[in-house]
Amino acid sequence: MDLSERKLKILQAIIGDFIRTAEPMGSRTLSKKFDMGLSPATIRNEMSDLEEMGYLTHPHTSAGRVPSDKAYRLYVNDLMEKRTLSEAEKQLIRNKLRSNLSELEKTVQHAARLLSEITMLTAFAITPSQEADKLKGINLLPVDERTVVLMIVAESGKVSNTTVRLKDPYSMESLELLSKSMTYTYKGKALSEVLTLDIIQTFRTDMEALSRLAANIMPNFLGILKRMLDVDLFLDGYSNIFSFPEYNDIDKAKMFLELLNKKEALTKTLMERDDGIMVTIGNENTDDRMQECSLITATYHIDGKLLGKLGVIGPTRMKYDEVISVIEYITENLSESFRLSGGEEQE
Amino acid sequence: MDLSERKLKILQAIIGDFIRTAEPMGSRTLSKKFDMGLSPATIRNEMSDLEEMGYLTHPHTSAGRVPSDKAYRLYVNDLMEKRTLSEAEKQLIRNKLRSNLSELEKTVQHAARLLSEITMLTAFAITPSQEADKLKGINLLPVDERTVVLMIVAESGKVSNTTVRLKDPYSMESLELLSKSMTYTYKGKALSEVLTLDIIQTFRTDMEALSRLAANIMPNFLGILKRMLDVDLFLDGYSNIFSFPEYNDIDKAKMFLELLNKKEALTKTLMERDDGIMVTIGNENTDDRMQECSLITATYHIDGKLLGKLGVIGPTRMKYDEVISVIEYITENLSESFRLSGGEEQE
DNA sequence: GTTAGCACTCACTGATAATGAGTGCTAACA
DNA sequence: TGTTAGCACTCATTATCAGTGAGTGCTAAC
Repeated sequence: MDLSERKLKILQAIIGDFIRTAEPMGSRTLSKKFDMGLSPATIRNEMSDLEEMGYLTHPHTSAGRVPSDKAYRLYVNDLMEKRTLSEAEKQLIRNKLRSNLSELEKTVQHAARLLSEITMLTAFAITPSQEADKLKGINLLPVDERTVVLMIVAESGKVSNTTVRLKDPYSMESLELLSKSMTYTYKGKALSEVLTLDIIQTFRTDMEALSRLAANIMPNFLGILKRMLDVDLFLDGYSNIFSFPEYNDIDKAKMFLELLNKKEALTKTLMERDDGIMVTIGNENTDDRMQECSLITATYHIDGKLLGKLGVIGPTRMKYDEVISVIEYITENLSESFRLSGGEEQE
Repeated sequence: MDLSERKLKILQAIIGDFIRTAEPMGSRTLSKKFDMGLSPATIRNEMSDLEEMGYLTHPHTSAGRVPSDKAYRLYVNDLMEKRTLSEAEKQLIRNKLRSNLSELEKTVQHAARLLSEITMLTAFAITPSQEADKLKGINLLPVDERTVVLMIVAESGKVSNTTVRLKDPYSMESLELLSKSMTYTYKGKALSEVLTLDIIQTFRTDMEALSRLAANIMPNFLGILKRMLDVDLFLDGYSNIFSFPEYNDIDKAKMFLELLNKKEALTKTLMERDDGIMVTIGNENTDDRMQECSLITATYHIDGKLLGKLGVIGPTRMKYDEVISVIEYITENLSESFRLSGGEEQE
């Protein structure tokens, strides 16, 4: 059976109304609310067809019809009109993202918060995986006689550092020498690669003073590398789900929040997603616990290379058009701000 | 009226039982469960006295008695026996805190997570306020011809940096000169103080090349200072509250989670708390929305100076003895790891 | 001072009935 | 042949009501 013009109209009406009200719609209500010159009985027949085709369900015999995941998919792909954001909304997004450029993590965290505030959903963001990033330089800077700062610069421009307190005092010469020889040894190697190396093997020196210093520094060096490889996950707007009647059931709310609490699993799920805007609806999600949720994610870029993800999670009944527009605009802006990163355009 | 030995015993029984089961206790049950050679009627009389004194309440006429906030306070101050952690628990805490020393934020975040996992409550931690911290040095390091790293070292040992991409190429000399003169100008000043200065006024130079470079750097400099002054708040274990029957009411759960979502307010509340272990029970909290919660916080130290806070929030009915022990042990260990910070004792 | 007895309270449970929005089916209509 | 009106039926929801049981408060006896 084909989706006639009329069927599409009816389906669209049901989906649109359900997204707003969360109430199953009956034939009578539909015929009154959307004046399309058809009697409830006719609509009933059409609805019955639509149900047979898998676009509608009803929770029980005497309830109205509710869109299925398949219907949402159709809606997202074909029926939905793309929302354009108002100038005020755009302004808001631009301002909030501009104001805090200096550090990747903070900016991404802010983006997640912003997204959750605008969409009223639970939002999350992950920083890019730095797997492929390579070491560019290793600096050791004197702070005081027993303290040095170890700073690692990656090719992507990411800089990480830690303060190291040493057991013994050091000389400026050995410090300089160590940083030079570390750079020499590890420059151009991928961060992940260095971590797998046996440091003692790859980095050895005959000078006693130097090797003592190195013994102090090396654990920190590895620690930083590990940290740089970490993908950070930021979540915001937990309590937003309570504004959805589908989560008035305490057990569902609990399940949802527990899902969000499994940060490792969530990070993994996000990292595996396709690039660009990706929408998965209800049963399209592989995770069991997400069968009643929709997930919308998008990709942002850093210097056109490294990819991070940003998105929302909510009930399958969500305002796909609005949410998608907002996510799109935010990721665009986020990529944009990272392009002129370092803040040269800050006021 | 005075609290006789017998009254104390009864009260303790009720509190102890209620903390475990969340069920109001009746006189009959108490007399059966805790064999203290008294009939229900006698206990009833004692309970009635205790209620008059404000230690017990009734949810309704025909329900058992429930401890009041005042009772919990008495319990925490006098009745409760301090739990000592098992060696296994201690081991767990030590290991988890040891493994990730390199960065303040991450360590604190881990501590919050650990605390929530052990106590099964919602835990939070804030990094110390750096208000009083002073600038020690400002370094500018060349990365490539248009990129430099701006690094700020504070007296506390905290190091922060950002990558700056410049509009124009720079010379090594001007870079060095700028970093020296910035250090000269701002060294010894409090971070917060520098932020209030009119940078253009305090930092001026006659050299054209230098002032152009400075114009690029300064906004980043201020950005970093701002960030260093930020107090980070980490929260963990949101969904733990669902294991408490008192939050089976969806509205209460919502309220609670919304309270946690107000991060600024929460940070402020935490920062204002006294040092050391501090327990506020129910109506002892000033915040309206926390009248049914208890808050336990403790202070950790960084190098014996800067103070951060760590704690849990949960229903007034909580296992004060256990929670307090855990918090104590974690803050102790946290302070400890920051004392030998930099990781020289890492394996 | 302690206890037994008794009337009373009140949340909770389960059964029953009324309500109403909705469906499916059939037969009549254009 | 597509559309519509009519009607019986379904079922979640709500209200009502009685029964149950854990608990209290009070009084009088021990």
